[in-house]
Amino acid sequence: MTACETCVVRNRAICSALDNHEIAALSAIGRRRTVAAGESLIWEDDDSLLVANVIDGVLKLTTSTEDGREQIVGVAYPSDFIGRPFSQTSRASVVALTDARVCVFARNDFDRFAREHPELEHKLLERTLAELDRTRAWMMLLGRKTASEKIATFLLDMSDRFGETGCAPLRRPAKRFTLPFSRQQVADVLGLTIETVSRQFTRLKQDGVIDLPSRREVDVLDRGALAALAG
Amino acid sequence: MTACETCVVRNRAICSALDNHEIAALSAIGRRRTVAAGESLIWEDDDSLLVANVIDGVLKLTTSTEDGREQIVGVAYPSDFIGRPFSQTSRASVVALTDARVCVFARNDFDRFAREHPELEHKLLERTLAELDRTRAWMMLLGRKTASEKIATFLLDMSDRFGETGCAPLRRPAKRFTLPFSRQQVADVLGLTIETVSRQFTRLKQDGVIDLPSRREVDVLDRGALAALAG
DNA sequence: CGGAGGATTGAAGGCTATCAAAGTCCGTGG
DNA sequence: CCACGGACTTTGATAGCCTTCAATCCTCCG
Repeated sequence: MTACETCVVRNRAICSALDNHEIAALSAIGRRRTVAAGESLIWEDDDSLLVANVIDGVLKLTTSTEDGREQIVGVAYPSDFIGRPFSQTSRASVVALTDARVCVFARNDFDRFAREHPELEHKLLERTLAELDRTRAWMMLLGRKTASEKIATFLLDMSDRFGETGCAPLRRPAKRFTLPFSRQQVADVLGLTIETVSRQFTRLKQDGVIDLPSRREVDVLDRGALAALAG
Repeated sequence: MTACETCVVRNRAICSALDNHEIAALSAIGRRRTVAAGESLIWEDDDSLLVANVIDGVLKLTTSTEDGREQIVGVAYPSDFIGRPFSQTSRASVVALTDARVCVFARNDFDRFAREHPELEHKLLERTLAELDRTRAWMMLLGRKTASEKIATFLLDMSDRFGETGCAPLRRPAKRFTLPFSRQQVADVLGLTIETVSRQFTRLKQDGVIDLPSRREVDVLDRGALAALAG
């Protein structure tokens, strides 16, 4: 019996393209591992050796300049696929934001397996296209939105992300949620400084749009106001 | 005989995954058309009805806010694939920057054909992954670079893009090239205003890093300086 | 030659970054 | 239980980069 049979993301990750026989074969070339919060799984510009499915936890994808400026270019949640298949190098680092569990594969093995299983490649294609859509929407935010618009858009995005309690069509935005990000990481997502993020948060709190029960928790009091601010 | 047999991008576009028999079948569901400079091919948030291969010309992919701010989120050159397969809606507009020729397909037809031809889907996957890499690198630029770093990075990118005279491994950056963008469009690519773009261009010219023979032409005089400025 | 759109240049202001300091939270150890 | 230390966050003051607003200039065509 493989670990896949009881895997919580079995039906949401790209694995859902495979039947039980195929998934046993995939399972044979992968293994589970844990990644502690703060630990790196993939390094920017290094050889692309690993790809993985996220089982549990949240990870950030980042790129950095030589002088240490960082931009978070993506965030991976359970059932997301990470790593760069079909390429010698990865152009983003992957670091766990929380303790995480992932299902890792040697890239070479995965590439070979994927090419032999078109349904898997199709799922991967759909995921990659959707990620590209999200990324492009984020480019608009980074290039053209003000700090307050960025924060509002970010909070709505988080609210939607963590509201996925039921099935997709019944998905409701979360009124209250816990950020997997520190203030600095929020800044790195939005292309701002930590001070600007902090100031925007306190302003929204003062205006009664949100409440901040603790450093990582956000309570959306006035979703309409957020939507209006999001630009 | 199909138009594909003499197509200049036959061996570079995703069509290269198909043999002559298959390409005849693909050709049967597509047709060629021209797009005049400034003309739209796909509208943001509209039904995703079309996908296409670019045969000739340059097109921009853009997203806009309600109040009219625009961000160019991608640029399509000959052999590139445009449009959003496997989705009801497209989240970016596609507008021709120059007169262009494209090979268009009804999205439904293309989707069906792609699912029946795994090699085609594989090519599309590789392209989409590469585009995602480029897009993420651009997020770093939008979020964390200064105006002069943005301009320098942009010019290097253009220089590399238009230096593709020979085969891939022998590709050399172009010393001189013609921009397919107006100053406003450069601004929309970089998340700046037209005035800032203009000022940065003249500064680089004054510093002897580039020359500007005409509005659309750039001559790179000191590539090392550009690279140093690019951050 | 004249007009129109695009580009450049100038002046001023605002938004966000930077620098600096105080405050808060939380785990550790006394 | 409380004191302490360190990391993270908030707040304040200032500076500067880029935008905004405005005017002029260029260049291409009719």
